[in-house]
Amino acid sequence: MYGMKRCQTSEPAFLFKTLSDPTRLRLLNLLAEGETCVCELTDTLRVVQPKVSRHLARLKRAGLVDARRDGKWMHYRWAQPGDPLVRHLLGGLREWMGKDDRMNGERQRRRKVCCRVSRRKK
Amino acid sequence: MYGMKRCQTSEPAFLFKTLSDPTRLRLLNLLAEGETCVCELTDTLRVVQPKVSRHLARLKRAGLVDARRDGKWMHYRWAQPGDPLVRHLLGGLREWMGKDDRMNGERQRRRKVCCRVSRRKK
DNA sequence: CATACATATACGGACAAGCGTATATATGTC
DNA sequence: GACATATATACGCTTGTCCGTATATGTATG
Repeated sequence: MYGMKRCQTSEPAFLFKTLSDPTRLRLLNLLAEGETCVCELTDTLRVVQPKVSRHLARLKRAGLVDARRDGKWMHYRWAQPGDPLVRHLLGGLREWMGKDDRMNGERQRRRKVCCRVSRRKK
Repeated sequence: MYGMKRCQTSEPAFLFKTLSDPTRLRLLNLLAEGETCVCELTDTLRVVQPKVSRHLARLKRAGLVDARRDGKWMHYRWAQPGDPLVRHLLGGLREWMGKDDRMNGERQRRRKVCCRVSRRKK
C-alpha cells in the first residue's frame, strides 16, 4: 500500500519537484549566463563538488539541462526543451532570476571565480 | 549541521515544491473550472477527505488558492496572485491542463459528482 | 443542548530527498 | 603504467513528505 511511487519522471509533478530545490535553482541561474563547467559552478556556489554533480544529474534527468564533455571537463547548459510546459517554466524562471538580487549577485560572482580566470588564459 | 531548513515559504523553491505533488495538480485542475467545495473535490478525485483538506491547506499556504466559507461548506478557488512568477506558473499550468487527456477527463467527471447535483436543486 | 454533517488537524509509520564523506570513473600528462 | 585532475557515484545518516486513521473544530437543525 505504502510502496506506491509518488510521481513519475514524465509527469509535470516530477518537473516541479526538480525545480523545488534552492541549490538547483542557483545552478540554473548560473547556467542562464551560458555554458559552465562543474568546477566553476562549485567555486561560485561554494558547496562541495559531489553536491553540484548530484543536482546537475537531477536537472539533466528532468530534461532541463544538457551536458558536453571537453577533455576532463564537463560543461552544462540550459536545454532547448521540446515540451511546451518545460519551455514555459524555464521562461518564467529566467524572468524571475533577472529581477532577483541574490541571483544577480551570484551570476556576477560566477564571472570572477578563480578556475574560470585561469582557464581563460589557456 | 543537519538541522537547517531547506527552503522557506517565500522562496520560489517552496512554490515549486507545492506544485510537485500529483494530487495537488489534480486539485488545481478541478478548481480551474471554477469555485468548488471540498466534498465535490473529494468525490471527484475519489480519495479520502483529510487528504484533500491537507493538500488544499498546502496550496493555500503557497498562495495558489483562496477559500471562502459558506455555512458548513468551504469553497476553494484559484487565487489571483500578485507575484509575477506565480501568475506565470499558473498560466502555464492552465495551458497544460487544457491539453492533457487525464486532466480533461477529471474535469468532466467533476460536473457529475453526486453531491454537486444534489446541491444544485437546493 | 444533543445530534448530524462538513471540514480541519493530530499522530505515527513508510518512504523519498538531501547531505557529507569516501570512493569510483574518466581523461590527460609524464 | 603511475600519477594528477575533473567529475560521478555509493553509502550511511538525517530530515521532509505523504499517507491512512482517528479525532477535533465548526456550523446548522431538531
